[in-house]
Amino acid sequence: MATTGQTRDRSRNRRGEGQRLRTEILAAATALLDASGDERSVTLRAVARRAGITAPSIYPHFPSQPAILLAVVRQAFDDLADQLRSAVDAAGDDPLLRLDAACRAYVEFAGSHPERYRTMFDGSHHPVGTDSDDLAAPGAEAVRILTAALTDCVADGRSTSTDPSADASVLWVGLHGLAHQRAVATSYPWPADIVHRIAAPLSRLRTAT
Amino acid sequence: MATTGQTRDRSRNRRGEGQRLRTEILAAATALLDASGDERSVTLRAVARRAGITAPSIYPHFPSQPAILLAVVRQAFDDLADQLRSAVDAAGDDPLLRLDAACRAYVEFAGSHPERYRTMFDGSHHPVGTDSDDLAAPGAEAVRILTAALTDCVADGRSTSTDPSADASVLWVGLHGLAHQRAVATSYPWPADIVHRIAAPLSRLRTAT
DNA sequence: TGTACATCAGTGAACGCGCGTTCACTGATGTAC
DNA sequence: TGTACATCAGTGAACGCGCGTTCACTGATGTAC
Repeated sequence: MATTGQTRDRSRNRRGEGQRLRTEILAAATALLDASGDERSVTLRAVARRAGITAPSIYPHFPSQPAILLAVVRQAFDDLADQLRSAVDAAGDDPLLRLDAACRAYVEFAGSHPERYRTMFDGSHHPVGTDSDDLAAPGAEAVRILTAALTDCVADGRSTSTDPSADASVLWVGLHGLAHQRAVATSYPWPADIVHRIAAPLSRLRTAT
Repeated sequence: MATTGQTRDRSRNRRGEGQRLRTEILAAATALLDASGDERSVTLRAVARRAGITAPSIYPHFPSQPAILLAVVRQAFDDLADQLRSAVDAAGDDPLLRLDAACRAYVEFAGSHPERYRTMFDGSHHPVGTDSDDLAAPGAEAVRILTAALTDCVADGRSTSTDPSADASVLWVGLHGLAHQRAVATSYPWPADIVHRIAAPLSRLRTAT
């Protein structure tokens, strides 16, 4: 598989459907990032080659090269939040299981998309946003989900936390440490219960070991 | 301050002292990384400009451009280990204080040299080593220091850990999460006792809150 | 139904740039005699 | 002590490359009449 190769012969979109190309460009950029393992190879020209178009065709959809990577990162943050929500919802009613599911899903996201995770959190792609909503970190949604799950554990008497909001941030720090290291060194032989080993003490679970 | 500017007029080294230039190149590369906040600006030509030499003069000292960054990272790992050892030694005899000093020093290293820390752990600069010593992660020395400090805490009855070696790895994961996030978002308003909040539960301290 | 035309998706050639690396060289300095 | 010479630190010009971005364009397709 040539990493720079053109994926397929496209036929041009029909009139009015030009916006489809934006999606294809984003998919090409994401695929390139995942495949190359290096943000530097996501050049405007490489993305165009991957998407099967010429370089200037990108400009109606993205104002510049960094804007492409920024859009990839934004979408990855949305995907991460979606996966956390799905995992929590699928875990049933037990607050402990819901929290555990969120933690596992977080780390698994990084394991499944290591290059994306690295790029999300490498600090070069924070939205340059003009409004104050951007004061919140881009990963804030994940922390919000963890906070909700931990709060439920406290209400259920499963966690001794007296400040679930602060403790959820601390829990996130621990998960991020593991997730990032997993994204960087994908073959490191962690013990099977590593997520629990980190999450249990940081969540102040009564059952913790 | 122009980030690309030449630092000073050098006078050439005397015969037999050509090796000094290697140190200057390394210092220039490190300064460039710290100042630019972006590994990408540490180009061979930029390093040469910063060091006040011409680009080809680098080749007697480094075989290629990536080799420069690799050397920067190696040195940074050595510096990190040195700072941890100094902090532990300066903390006195109380095992708890020694462990606390190691944890704080770790996070402070990342706070003081955020770009270096990011680059050390971004996964692109792992030594390509040919011998099996490199099976150990480059940050292994830091984990070793934490393990020793935690083991002493256990011996002193301050930690309930039954597997200090495994728990030190988990502790490192937590510290790394915080350190990395600090390196990425240097202005995030963490609470003052954030290191303790992470380190205490992961170290299984008896006095933990 | 037929046709002229505006619109739209995308092309192809070109630009200037900084990069990593190569090569042949220069000129100061220490050393052998 | 003087001088020829080897060695060494570093230079300067040049190369080919891929990059981001610009510009004028083409040709298919839908729409107005």
